[in-house]
Amino acid sequence: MEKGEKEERIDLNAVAKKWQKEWEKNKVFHVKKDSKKKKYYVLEMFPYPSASFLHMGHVRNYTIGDVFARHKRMQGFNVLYPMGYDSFGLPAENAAKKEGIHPRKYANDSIKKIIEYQKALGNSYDWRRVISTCEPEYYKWNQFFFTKMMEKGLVYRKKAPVNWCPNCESVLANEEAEGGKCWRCGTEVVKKDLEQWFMKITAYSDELLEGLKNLDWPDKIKAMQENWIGKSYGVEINFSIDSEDWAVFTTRIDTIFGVTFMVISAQHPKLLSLCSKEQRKEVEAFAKKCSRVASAEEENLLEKEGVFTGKYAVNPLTKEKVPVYAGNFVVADYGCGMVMAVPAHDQRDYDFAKKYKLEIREVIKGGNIKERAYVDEGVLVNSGEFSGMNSKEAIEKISDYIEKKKLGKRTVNYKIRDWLISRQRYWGTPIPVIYCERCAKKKQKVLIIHGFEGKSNSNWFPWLKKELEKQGFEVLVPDMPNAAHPRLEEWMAALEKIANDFDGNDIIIGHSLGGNAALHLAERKKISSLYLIAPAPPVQYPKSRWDWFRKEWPNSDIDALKKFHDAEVNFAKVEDNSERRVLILSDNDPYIPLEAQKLFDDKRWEKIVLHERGHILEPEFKELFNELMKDKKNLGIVPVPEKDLPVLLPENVDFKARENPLLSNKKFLEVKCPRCNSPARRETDTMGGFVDSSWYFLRYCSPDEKDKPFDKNDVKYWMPVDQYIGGAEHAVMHLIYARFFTRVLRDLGYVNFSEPFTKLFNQGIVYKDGHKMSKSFGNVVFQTDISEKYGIDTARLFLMFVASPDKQMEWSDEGVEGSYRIIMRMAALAGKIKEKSTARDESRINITIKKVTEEVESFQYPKAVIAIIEALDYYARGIPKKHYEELLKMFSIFCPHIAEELWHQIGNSSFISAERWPKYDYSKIEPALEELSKRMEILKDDIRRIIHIAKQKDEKSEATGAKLIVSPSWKYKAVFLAKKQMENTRNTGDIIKALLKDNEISSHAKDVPNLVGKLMKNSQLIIQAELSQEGELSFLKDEKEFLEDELSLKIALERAEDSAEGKKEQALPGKPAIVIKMK
RNA sequence: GCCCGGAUGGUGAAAUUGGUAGACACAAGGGACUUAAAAUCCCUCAGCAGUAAUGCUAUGCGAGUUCGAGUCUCGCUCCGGGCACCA
Repeated sequence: MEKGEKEERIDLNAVAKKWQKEWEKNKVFHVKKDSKKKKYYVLEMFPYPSASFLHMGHVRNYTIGDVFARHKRMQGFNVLYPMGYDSFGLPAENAAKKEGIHPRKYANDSIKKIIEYQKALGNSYDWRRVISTCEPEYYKWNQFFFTKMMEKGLVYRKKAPVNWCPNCESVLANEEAEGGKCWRCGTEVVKKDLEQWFMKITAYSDELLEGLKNLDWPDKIKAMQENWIGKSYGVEINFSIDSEDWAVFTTRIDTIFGVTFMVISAQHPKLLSLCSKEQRKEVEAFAKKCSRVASAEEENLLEKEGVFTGKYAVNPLTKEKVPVYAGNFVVADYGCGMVMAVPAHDQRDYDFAKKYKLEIREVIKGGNIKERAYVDEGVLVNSGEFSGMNSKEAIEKISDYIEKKKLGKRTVNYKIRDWLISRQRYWGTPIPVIYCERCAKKKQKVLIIHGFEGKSNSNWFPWLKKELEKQGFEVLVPDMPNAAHPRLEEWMAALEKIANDFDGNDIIIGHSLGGNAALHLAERKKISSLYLIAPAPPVQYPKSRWDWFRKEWPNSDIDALKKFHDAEVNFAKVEDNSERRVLILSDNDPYIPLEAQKLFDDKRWEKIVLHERGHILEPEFKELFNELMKDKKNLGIVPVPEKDLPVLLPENVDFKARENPLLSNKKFLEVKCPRCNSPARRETDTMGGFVDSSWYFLRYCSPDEKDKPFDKNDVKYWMPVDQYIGGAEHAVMHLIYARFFTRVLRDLGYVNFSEPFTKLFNQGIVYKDGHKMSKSFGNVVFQTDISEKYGIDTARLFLMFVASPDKQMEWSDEGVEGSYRIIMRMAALAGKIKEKSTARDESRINITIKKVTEEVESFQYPKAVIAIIEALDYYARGIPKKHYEELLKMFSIFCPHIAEELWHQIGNSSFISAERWPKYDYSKIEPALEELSKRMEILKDDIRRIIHIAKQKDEKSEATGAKLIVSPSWKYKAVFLAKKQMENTRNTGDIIKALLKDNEISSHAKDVPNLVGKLMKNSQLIIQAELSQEGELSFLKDEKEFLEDELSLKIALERAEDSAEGKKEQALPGKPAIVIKMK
């Protein structure tokens, strides 16, 4: 058997190995930046290399991406498709503990194995770009970004109640404590009060929320992020307790007349200062009891409880006094940590009120408050002047009233908390910080330089000095020499002396001409922040302006001022020396025009324009004070200077200890303070793995960069990721962190976009025996199990074909056979190449290209494969070479190895993987031919059925021939017209009338009602495309031979008009009448 | 409790704007080829009744809108995912 021989010759495994080698040798998938080509960045979430094998779940994930990448590459895009490893993290460390293997060895061995398996998948990665996050070349930049963020105040250390996983012996981020359990090991999480490092993701809450709107992401993920950010609009309103204002936040200000008590969180920091002497003991005991509640689970099961604080609060609208309770169900760090309780309209308050027998007062109509709280909106009652309004209106009106009376203000609150990044583990990026006790005692210095003819005790200087000293700063406000006849050298000499011991933590403020002096000082000194308040810009003024100054100040030494002022400033140097630069101007300053700000680079200077503050000479200057508070630092926390990065993770540590292994390495621990050189201690916390994965997609753009995290131009070309592919489990972790990190890098000037991932695709999970395929459940089917038997192409095809990539799928071993058959059919087709192509062939290939292209583009892979299978069916009798090549190209994205093999087998020497994706020609698609092709199946069925019936009458008889009588010409017209009519009406009479208007049809008037009746009853008979008798006849002529062959029957064709058979009346367009000859 | 998805043959699943429900496969059964097996090819395959043509019933349940509903509306049931005392 010819076919059989050929099939046996194809060893899919050998084919796969052969082409993987060839691709590598010929660098088929290497990409580089090419500004002439349009880029496309396809990325799969990089794996955590803990498992040293791949199962079908993995294979599916990677194949989904590879199919897409191959498609885009063949479409002519310059495709970046990289792979890397998220190699820091606990499993490696745990393996070290259990098996005594060093985490580095464990990680690297795993990576090696995974790469081997991944390469066997035949994915089109550019393998030169592999990154691994546990390498110093990578994590150095985590540390670098960390210190940059510290400078910006985006990283901070704080003592807070945090989630602690006793099994991992480390803290977890909020996002990682899933349902009160550790996301990695499932252990019940415990609350602990610890000093930890946070990244200020809350500074971007609103932007992260707004950004979602423009993302082409699954709605589900967007909704999850939205919920996680949890923005709610409401009112913050002050209740007076002992004539002190206590704010509460509410989204239901319309229920304020129903407040019957207040509840303050048992964890509220000011709880004890609130409660009365008599109740203090009880409250204290209650707070203690609440803090003992360790696990999240317990907390959820807990009943609402509270104790009276002994105090009463005054409702600002009703002036009514209500009792204040301490409660266990109020979250301390959301809103104000205290709530106004409206038991009638909030279920939690209701439960509490029932338990402590507090009043439940209905203020919204519509519910039955005897049974339960009515939480929906409705019409207000018992609400003074607001009674009768509906909730929406009342919320607006009451809010207006409150703001007008200054009782509170509209506010927005978020659920999202800052991102806890520190972990008390070894295997992560060391946090580049050193604790110095000596530096901790030092004070941060602030130097204030007054202006022309100024004095140290004028303006806001004394006020600011006092305020800053309260905050622990050391403030210097010198009187400058000869302030009325300033000479730059003289001022600078004095200032240099004063600022002699300034370092990178100190702050310089210059007002007016003092701003110029501040600039000159900042040219020479490294400082933290530089403030210029209404400064004279160092620019050459025209003579007229100086003349004006002379006129304005007839008794002043304008010449000295001019000389001082005109001295040139090296801005680059200033900007280099300072971490932060702030310019504050007033929009009606008589001396300093607003245009002055144009001199300062927008990106490098923060600019604040005040309204009508003149030359800013007032005695108090709150805006400046507030800005300065952002610069407040704990000087005992010393960031490792850039030149000392990376802080290398020491190899030699003791993994046996229960605490962080890093504590066991004294050399790592004991260091000199980089600032004062005295003995200091190194931070032993490391960064959680999500820091690594927050920017890895940028590193792929220039993976070998030594002196920077990445090359800006490379990133500009490749980013953002056009198509990101990964599991939905990272919806509120990785995906939100990466979006945050990208924004931070944008604000630090490293990238010029905000969203890292334009499109996101979530693949479904692979199940087997009703469970997610996983090692722990023991239901894994390994990549090798399938590839050894059928070759990897078969596994790929099956995974892409059997279920939509976004849906979960059930693995079935049997199903694989079917995919293998498809590959074999594609291979067999290579032996059926014919010379000429017919119109029908053309129509078929074009419709196939159209379908496959569209379906692949929208990740409807099964439908794309089906289109290919349909083409295989169609071309079973022979395929023109060009069509075979095009079909093979489309097939190649699913089964690249065998496609490559067949491509060469039919005489090509290029790589099909690098070929161009076929384009379809819409004009060659003939709906009539496609319609008739579809109907051929029905025709065959009909013939078989009629023979079957005939045999029933006489069992010994045999069918010898069939006559197909093609429908009379007029019926084609009639059916088509009827179809058009039916789009508008379903009234049989109207359709018949419309048809009879046609001359040709009306000459068969008596047959028309019957025909229309048939069509109405059986819509299968309606032809979608416009057919003609000639068309159908010639189609059947083409088909005749095959039909005869298939049915073992002689076939004759005739027109109804020429036929003598009575059956001819049954013929319809696309459905010839059938007459069978029996013997 | 709240927010998202789902529910279609023995199985995985398809069904543009409402217009032939079950495409394409898997499994099962029958047949051809073969000494035999494998492979391949062909046929049958939602259910019920019937030799058949055909008829009736069918897209979780119950209503509704429509000439026409898997698709739209309302009310339920069950399953999956997420959040969880966020005022």
